[in-house]
Amino acid sequence: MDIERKIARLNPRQKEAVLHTEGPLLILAGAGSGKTRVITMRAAYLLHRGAAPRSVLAVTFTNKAAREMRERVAAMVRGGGNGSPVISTFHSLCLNILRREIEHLGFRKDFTVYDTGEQISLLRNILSDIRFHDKTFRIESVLERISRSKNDCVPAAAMASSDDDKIEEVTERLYPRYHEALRTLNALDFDDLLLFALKLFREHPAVLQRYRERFRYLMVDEYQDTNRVQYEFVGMLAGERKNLCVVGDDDQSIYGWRGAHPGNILDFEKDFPGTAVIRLEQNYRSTGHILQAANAVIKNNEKRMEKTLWTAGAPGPRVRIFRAANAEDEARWVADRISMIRLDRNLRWEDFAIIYRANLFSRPFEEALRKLRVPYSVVGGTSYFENREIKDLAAYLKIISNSRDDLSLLRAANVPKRGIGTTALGRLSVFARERSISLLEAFSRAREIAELGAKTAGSAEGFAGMIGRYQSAFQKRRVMAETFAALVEEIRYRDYIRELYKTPEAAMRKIENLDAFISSLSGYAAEEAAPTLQGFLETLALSDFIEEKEEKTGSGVTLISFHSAKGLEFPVVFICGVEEDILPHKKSSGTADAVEEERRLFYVGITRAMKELYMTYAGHRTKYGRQSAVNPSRFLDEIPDEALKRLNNEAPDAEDEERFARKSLAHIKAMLGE
DNA sequence: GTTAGTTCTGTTTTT
DNA sequence: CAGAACTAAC
Repeated sequence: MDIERKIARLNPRQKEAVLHTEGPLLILAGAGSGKTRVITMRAAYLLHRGAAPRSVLAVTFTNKAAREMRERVAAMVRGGGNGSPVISTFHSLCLNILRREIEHLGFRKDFTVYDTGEQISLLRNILSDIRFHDKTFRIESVLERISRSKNDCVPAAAMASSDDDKIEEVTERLYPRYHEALRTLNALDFDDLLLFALKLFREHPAVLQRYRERFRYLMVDEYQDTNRVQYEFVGMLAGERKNLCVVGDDDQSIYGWRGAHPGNILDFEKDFPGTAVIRLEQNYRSTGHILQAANAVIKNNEKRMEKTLWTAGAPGPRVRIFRAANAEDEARWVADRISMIRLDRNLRWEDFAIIYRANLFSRPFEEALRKLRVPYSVVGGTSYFENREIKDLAAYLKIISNSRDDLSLLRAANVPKRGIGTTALGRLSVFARERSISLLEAFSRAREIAELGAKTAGSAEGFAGMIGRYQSAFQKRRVMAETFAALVEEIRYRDYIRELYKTPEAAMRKIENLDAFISSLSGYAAEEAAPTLQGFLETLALSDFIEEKEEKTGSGVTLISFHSAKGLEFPVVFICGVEEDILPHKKSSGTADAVEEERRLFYVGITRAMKELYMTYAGHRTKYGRQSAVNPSRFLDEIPDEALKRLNNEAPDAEDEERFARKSLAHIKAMLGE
């Protein structure tokens, strides 16, 4: 086993972190400090020292991080293998626990997990149910508030009344009903996965005890992003033993608005007396000037743990700041620059990233890059599951999997149209409610409903019958994909799509998505030891199927938001739209805390760059169809002069430009010479 | 039950 | 300006 040799090659701080195995440990891992290497090695080392693999638990936030860690640990302990440690996201860990234990909390084991879209339609249904016709608020805000209170671990009744009284008031009325509705639907939302797992631990000490005995070594990655529920959950699991190692960087906490509580990492030492604190400050990613800029910017935050990144490497070129006339000029300059640098530095398109505050800023860059025939891929935006065809078909699978899932039934029932409209659905719902039966059962007894026409009733019964047939068909797990394909065929979904989308291209895209969906089921069935429809729906709900980010950042220049860029690195980075009201965002410049989070966002962007960093801003920008003058971001003033170089159309990078010109001339000559 | 206008509103989004 | 969601008329 060469793990010891690997450990010997670490720097002193890293080594210390790997070798500290018992008791609370806080690893403050600066950007690019080899964090992943340390935690994977630490996991491997625990096994090496004789810990049973199933007693080691590492929790991450993203599937991607979990996957990466699993692979790296597996590679390290290869041959020594009697199983691997449990490496999982918070959500899937809790889901797995709940799958086994949720009956303690009065849910059935076949519960469904609702995504945001389903949450919204559920709230809409409730709203119309109680005839709440006030539309001066956005349903999303209510949802945000609900989610927030779940994440903050505050019971519905005792929510802190704050800024927006209107939303507050509506939320207070809606929350209990929403909660009830989920229960009757035998469904949980994302936040419930964590909340219920915590509830389980709190209310059932015997269950908690079992998990405490099992998981003897805990690691939590990205601890700065944990919210209150996650904090409590981890604390409970750690128990008296307190073999808890948390890894994170308070300077990269950028999810405060989603309930993350950076205080968790700041207070860790207080919460766990006797904590060993290890700072990883040596940076292996970026050149000196980039780090100088990063350090200088983040230093302006009050609430943080002092850290200074340093490198043993070269200072590299200075950070270049370009002032553009407007958004189009900015995009054009960036696109030009990318093509030039690629040639000059002999790089691949994949080595470049354009980072911006909001996804909607991608557009001008896409246009400019297209004009120069530069390949690119945009990360983020509408995700695969938000596509109508996926949601429609998932609704079918969900009602097949959980017959109490009225919400999914409601969606599937009339898509494609089969003559069961809103009125019919309303009557069916009333019938179901009067008899306290599920909506699906009401469908199968539709003929008993006097107000329903014979045709409609027949249609409803036929639908219920079909669902019943597929419920048994999906029991044959090895042929689930075939069954699914047969279902899509039976409901003539492809025809429906072709009619719905006028242009053949759009329809084509949708059909491709649909086919990909079917094959993802066969992929799941092939990979899993004991595949079930429910299991497949879970991988969907937790978006845990392989392609995600790797594919997205797969080819060409990467266009990406600050948030999605966290954890990634690129040789050349362009940070764009560095202006007041964008970064910091207008809505975040109110409080000091919010500005600090914006600054961390900027910091995350800066520290993505390995060799070269550019920042751009515009003098004018079109906002909501209106042209207006804008100011450069206050954060730019925080970068020391000796680390930067300012450019604009009148003052281009003289020496670089000249070299580029010569290079491209040579390039053209070479091409002509061929 | 479907469709074409009309109004409204604008971050970020690991699961 | 552009996309979504809602409304009013087929």
